[in-house]
Amino acid sequence: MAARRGGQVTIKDIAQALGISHATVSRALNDSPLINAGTKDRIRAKADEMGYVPDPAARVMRGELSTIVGFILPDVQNHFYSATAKVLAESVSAAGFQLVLAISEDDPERERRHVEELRRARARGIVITPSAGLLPETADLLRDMPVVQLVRAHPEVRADVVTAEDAEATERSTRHLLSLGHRRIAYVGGGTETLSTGTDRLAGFDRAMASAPDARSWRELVPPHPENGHAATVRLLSGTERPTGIVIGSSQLALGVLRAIGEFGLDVPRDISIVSYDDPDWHRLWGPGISTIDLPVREMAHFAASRICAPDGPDRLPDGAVTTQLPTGTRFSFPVRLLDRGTTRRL
Amino acid sequence: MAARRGGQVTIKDIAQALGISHATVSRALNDSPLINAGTKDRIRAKADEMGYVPDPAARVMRGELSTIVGFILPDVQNHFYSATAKVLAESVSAAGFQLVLAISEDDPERERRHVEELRRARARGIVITPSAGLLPETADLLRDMPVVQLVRAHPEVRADVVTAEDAEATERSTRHLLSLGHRRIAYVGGGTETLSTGTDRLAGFDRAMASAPDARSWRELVPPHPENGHAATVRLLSGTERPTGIVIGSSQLALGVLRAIGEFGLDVPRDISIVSYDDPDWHRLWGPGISTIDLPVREMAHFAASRICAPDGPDRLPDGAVTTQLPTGTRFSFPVRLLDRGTTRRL
DNA sequence: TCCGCTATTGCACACGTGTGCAAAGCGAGG
DNA sequence: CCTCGCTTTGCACACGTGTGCAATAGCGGA
Repeated sequence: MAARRGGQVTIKDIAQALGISHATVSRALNDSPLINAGTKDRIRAKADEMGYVPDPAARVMRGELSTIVGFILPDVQNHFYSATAKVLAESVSAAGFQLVLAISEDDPERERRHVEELRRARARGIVITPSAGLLPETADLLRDMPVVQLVRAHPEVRADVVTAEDAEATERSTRHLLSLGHRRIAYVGGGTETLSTGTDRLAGFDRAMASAPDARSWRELVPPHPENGHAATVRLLSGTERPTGIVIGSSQLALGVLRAIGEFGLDVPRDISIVSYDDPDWHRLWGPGISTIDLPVREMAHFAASRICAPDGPDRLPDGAVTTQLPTGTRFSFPVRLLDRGTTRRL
Repeated sequence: MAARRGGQVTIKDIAQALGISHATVSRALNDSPLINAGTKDRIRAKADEMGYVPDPAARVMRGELSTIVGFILPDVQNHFYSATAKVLAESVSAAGFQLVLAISEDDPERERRHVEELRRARARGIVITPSAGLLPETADLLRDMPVVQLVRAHPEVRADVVTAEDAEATERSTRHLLSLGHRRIAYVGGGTETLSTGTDRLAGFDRAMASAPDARSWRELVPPHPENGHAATVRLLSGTERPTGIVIGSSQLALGVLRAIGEFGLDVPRDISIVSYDDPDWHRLWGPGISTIDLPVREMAHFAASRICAPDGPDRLPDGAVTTQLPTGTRFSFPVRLLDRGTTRRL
């Protein structure tokens, strides 16, 4: 009854109520074999009755990891990340932990600060989508804590990677356009060389285009923001020869691409076919819907969370997932689906 | 050099390096008047040199508030909340704290658990968008911690409210449609009676409609999800008499509304004018853009954050903001703008 | 009855920080 | 020289939890 810490009951309160030492209570609650079974039951009953919950801060002081899990991401506005954040928050919360939202905006300095603070708070783990310019010091800080890289993989970070079959995704999109008779195809997406997303998605596009020597290709490598998609598309459509199909590397870019196409008085899919990436709600608004690559966001996020929150649990990988051993860790690659809706057309 | 806690330097390390007691170091770093100025400087210099940073867990143990700030929200996918989360995370981080993302999905039980856990972690404060069914126990738990209600206000929660001029917003949208000659206007939005968003937005619509006795009105009160917007619009368009204008209470609903209108073979704005709420990126994609109510999301979120992170700082309210004294706290209401783009048409 | 062994419990400390109280140093006034 | 007062520092504890070690009790065997 006489609780202090903001109304919270401590093991000392339980000990006092039972006339025993707090050490015995601690051991009983941690199921130590040293404690008599009867005593154990009595203590547990009392603890339940008094509504005891251990103080996380005290646990941390003892050297345990805290109950927070960090999620370092470039941008919550991006559909993929907000969808991921949702599932992560859910999974992490179900495990009794809390998710800290740390936005880097792809700024290495900010990213470093977030990692430092999470480390200082003795975070249980970090799910990070590393920035292209990730600092060497940041990689060092990450070295001795549980880390999962999400979507992107940075070569200097020694940690497992959870990602989608990026290369196969864009290859499939591109081959689909080729099979529909398109021979002038552009790629609009991230192309940063240090990050896997950019390189892989571009590689998939290139691989598909290499199979069609008679086809012409364009590459617009820009960071994922609607304005960049707009500008890239304006460049593409201002040329003498225009692409008839566009493979897009991020739904953020798709917004700008579509707006630019509209501004040129062109129609999708009559004049131009497009295939987007990821599947935000608005994709289904656009007439019969926007053809896109569907990522298993839920599965990926859930998997990443379980690697942090329940590292000893079984790894539930979906069918078709590919695991690769990299020098820096294991890479878990999740299968993607091509959703062919209303924005592709046979030429 | 001989640091223990995960490579972190403690005041004891500094004390040992200087041959003094850790108490003196503690006092010096906290600028206690008890410490000699010269000693203070020497200690501070050494602390900087050794890269000392206080351990948050130890501070919490002493009874201080932790460095985490909670954000309890129904859904991160919703544009308004992801935009808010972005600014909150930014502001909170700038103050040296961390933002915990706690998703309630408007489930009172989940909401209670989040509040309990944040309380146990001795969170510095909570920004909450309360659910309609918020439990009385949850209100009790919130009583003795710094809380700001965002957007919605729950009558049982005793805390300040940061919101938009919801009533004026829908009133303005509706009057705009009326001024364009519309006389059959529907409202599609949340209508839950315990929450301010629902009641206020609906009240604004009603107030405007009351000024035009010759006009007919419909009300579809549904929770903010695309599917609900779709279903509501199907109901509206299936009647013998159809509305020519729709005032929408959430951009989530707008997605469904637009899809349904398309399915009925109708055109916006030729057959139906609509005004949405909030302004996600995709609003600008739809042809000339979707007419909508623009909320000062950044300002609102920043204001809410500063009330938690810097309670003694000056309150920077924008021009046109209204502060009202409620029995449960102060209500800060932010002005909105009507962005008339391409989805309204004169009849 | 005494010894040795086991089962069970308590004492005391550690973790890092902050603070009440005592103590030590020093100068000034009587 | 003694004492009072002020400045400055250190000792020791608290916060809540967990654990090494000592201590106690119980029990069987000789």
